[in-house]
Amino acid sequence: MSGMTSGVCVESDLSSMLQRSSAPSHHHPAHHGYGGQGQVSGLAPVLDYSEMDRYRSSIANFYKTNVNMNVSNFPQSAKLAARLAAAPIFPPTAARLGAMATTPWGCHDNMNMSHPAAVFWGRPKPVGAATAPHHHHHHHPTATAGHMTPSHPHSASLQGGPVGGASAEGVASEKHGVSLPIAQGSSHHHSMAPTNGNFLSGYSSGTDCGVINKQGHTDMMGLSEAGSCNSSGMMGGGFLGGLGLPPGVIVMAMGSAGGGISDTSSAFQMTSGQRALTDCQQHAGSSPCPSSSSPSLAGAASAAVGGASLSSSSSSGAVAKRKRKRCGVCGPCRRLINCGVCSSCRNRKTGHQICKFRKCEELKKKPGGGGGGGGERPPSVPPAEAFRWFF
DNA sequence: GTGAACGTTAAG
DNA sequence: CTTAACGTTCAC
Repeated sequence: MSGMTSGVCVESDLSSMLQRSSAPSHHHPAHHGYGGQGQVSGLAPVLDYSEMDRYRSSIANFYKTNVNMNVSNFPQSAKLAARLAAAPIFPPTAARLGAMATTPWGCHDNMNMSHPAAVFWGRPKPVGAATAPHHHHHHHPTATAGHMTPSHPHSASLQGGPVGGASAEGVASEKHGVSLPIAQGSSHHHSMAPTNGNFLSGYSSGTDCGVINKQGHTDMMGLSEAGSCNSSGMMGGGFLGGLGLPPGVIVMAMGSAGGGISDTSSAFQMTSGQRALTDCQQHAGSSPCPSSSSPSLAGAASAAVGGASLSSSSSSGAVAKRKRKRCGVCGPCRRLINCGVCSSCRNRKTGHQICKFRKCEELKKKPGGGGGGGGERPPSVPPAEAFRWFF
């Protein structure tokens, strides 16, 4: 496996490309090349297709031999994946969303461990994105992983195959008649687009950009921090770097001038299991959010700003003991998957604590102090940026 | 001061 | 009832 990962987890030059591709895309990316609005031609000089073939075969082999570990070793991944398939995602951003998948362990050999963590992909809005016509023009002959539609049979296997964690997604997605956005863009160029986080790197890329936490793991999921580790801004480094895509794999944000964080964060707008409210706060702009009382930006903003709890539950400090909730907008909150390796994850049964990397920044503070009564926005999230997530 | 364990709350 | 996770306590 390590050999495999070493081969797969190669830091590509995509970040720079993606940086450019993140430019406003507006529409019909297929026509412009998913690489980013006319980037197709630009890819040639950057990507060595012979090399890509090499990786492709390697990856194919990888999937043959490893996909089945997705479910068995990543129970939560299947769970999350299933949930993701059924869960709403920001419509606007989802539609624009290219692909993203990650794991906290990335290329590390700990892939063989029994991590409860997850691998998942964002998916496009069932109605909007799935039906969007612009995705279905001239697909690349090779698999179009981004489309889990019947018309793209290869997608399933490429995303993890009929077995494994991805299968859950595949099944779910098919069941729901939606397509996963995995590398929607990249799929147009490369068959290995399926960005199965299991082999997508974290560690290797982390050397380039990932934030190494004190446990020595690459903080691939630190969305808010992504920008900081990214030489090319937005998702190029923090996100893609974290993904550590094999060369030739193009993960792109399908346009959006909002770019980077808004897209990426949206893609990860899935959190722990069944916390609908919390999730909805994060999804705030997402229409399908069940029982969401904050369908609009205002609601979302208030949830985020108000800390979604204290102030609303009681007018005064009478109920000071009320449990605080995650802000839903800070980096950790926006993180979707448990790292599976931190103490909280490992001791989930006894610890009753959320993954350390997902612990809300706001909740880390003392309830009384610093934050100004919970009415403040998490420091990790600039107000303006928090807003952008909803567009 | 930090982290683990436990009690408790909240939501599905 | 089950699961997730916040708050508190306690050991180090």
